[in-house]
Amino acid sequence: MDNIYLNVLEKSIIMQGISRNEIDSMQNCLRGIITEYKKNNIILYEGDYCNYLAIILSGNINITKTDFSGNKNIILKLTPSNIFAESVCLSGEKLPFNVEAETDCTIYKLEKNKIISPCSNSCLSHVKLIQNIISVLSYKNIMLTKKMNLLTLRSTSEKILTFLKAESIVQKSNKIKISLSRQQLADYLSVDRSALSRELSRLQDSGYIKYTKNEFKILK
Amino acid sequence: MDNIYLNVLEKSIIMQGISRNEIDSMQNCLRGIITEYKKNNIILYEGDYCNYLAIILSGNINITKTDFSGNKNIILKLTPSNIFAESVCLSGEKLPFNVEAETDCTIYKLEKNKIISPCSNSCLSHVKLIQNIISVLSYKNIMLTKKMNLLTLRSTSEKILTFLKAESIVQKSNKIKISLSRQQLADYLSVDRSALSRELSRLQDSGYIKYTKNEFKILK
DNA sequence: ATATGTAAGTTGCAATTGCAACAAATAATA
DNA sequence: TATTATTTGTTGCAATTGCAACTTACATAT
Repeated sequence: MDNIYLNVLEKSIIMQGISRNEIDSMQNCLRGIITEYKKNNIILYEGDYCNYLAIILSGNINITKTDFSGNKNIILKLTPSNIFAESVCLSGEKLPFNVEAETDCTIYKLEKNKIISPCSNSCLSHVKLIQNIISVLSYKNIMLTKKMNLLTLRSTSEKILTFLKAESIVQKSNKIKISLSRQQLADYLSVDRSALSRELSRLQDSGYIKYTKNEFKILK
Repeated sequence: MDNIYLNVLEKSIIMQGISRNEIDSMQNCLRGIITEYKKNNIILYEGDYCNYLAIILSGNINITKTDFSGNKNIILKLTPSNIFAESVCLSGEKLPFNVEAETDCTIYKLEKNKIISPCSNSCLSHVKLIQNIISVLSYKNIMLTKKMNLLTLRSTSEKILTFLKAESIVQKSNKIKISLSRQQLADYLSVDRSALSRELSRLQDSGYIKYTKNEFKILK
């Protein structure tokens, strides 16, 4: 396989701990297919099935979603060595979004069956690949679950307090430093930034929390 | 292994396609451990790490979460042959919830390393187990992603329209039948039931949708 | 048919929220 | 340092929402 492509694959999260040489020789069992797409082409449509996991070799790709009023929203921007369609491919479910080529791009497609079936020569790198995929899927699961815990709450103040409490458990302290900006936190909690600011002030006034910049303290 | 336990394991989602005999003999490579817990004991605490995937052999278990004001909420009720802690175990992340024994119970613990490392005798059922786990994780991922798409929206009407649009894509029609009751739909969209009813009426009045009972039609 | 129970729709009201526009604080740059 | 850009906080306002209480519709049992 092309050296430049190997460089990209090497950086992929599902190739962690697998050497360039191994990636190259794994091609014998994986038989990945390299496909090119032209700028603005739609690679996968919402509702499609997809039997491959994709790794971007070159170019940029957007995960998009068209809402009920027809506006196209970019949910995620992907760059070389990022993967996509992994959950869709491995679960056999339909795509819940579109995948579009923002620029001309090249992707490396790994077929589901080739991934999850052990190769005849039972190569260790293939085992490692599967372990990496399990890591990626389970990690995503935890992140989604954590976010879900917040998003199902009905008020901004509940979201804030729950977020801070969860952070305090992780950081094992009542004093919490967060790495998100206000806008990022608002996006994460899925509320308006100014409404977030307002609720933070209120919670401080009512004595629930105290904060300066990105350092928070839970009081009650 | 105990026959009754094998009956339960056989029904587990991660044992699909693996026979009772195979499950029994897989014990040679999996070396699962059977542990008992007394009613009301806490099996795992939020913030803990956990290096095993668990299958319930007997008894009932609750996934709970204590909110900032100290109220314990039951997020999920689990019964024999259900699994838990799979994402936490396989990702190495901390638990985002508690696990409690609602009744006296018995659980079967499978260590992460034993699961993801191929056994020396490279048994086929072990491969199938890993495939099942990948299915479970990726399926959960898709479900969580779909729900997230809805929960990040800011208004109930947006949630409704987006939900219906997604369903119409899945059901390939503008006429949609849904299997959820109003209360279940409200819970799924994470809004108040009466507020949901109100918005449904409004959307119908404004000519966006039309519905009778659980049959919906998208108009614009 | 009548009674009982459950699910769904309606509505008033207070509280919360998003939005917009602006002010203040902070960071980045010339 | 002065200037500019970015981030954060504040506030008025209209719209949305949750909540509670009640009505209506539908189903099941007596």
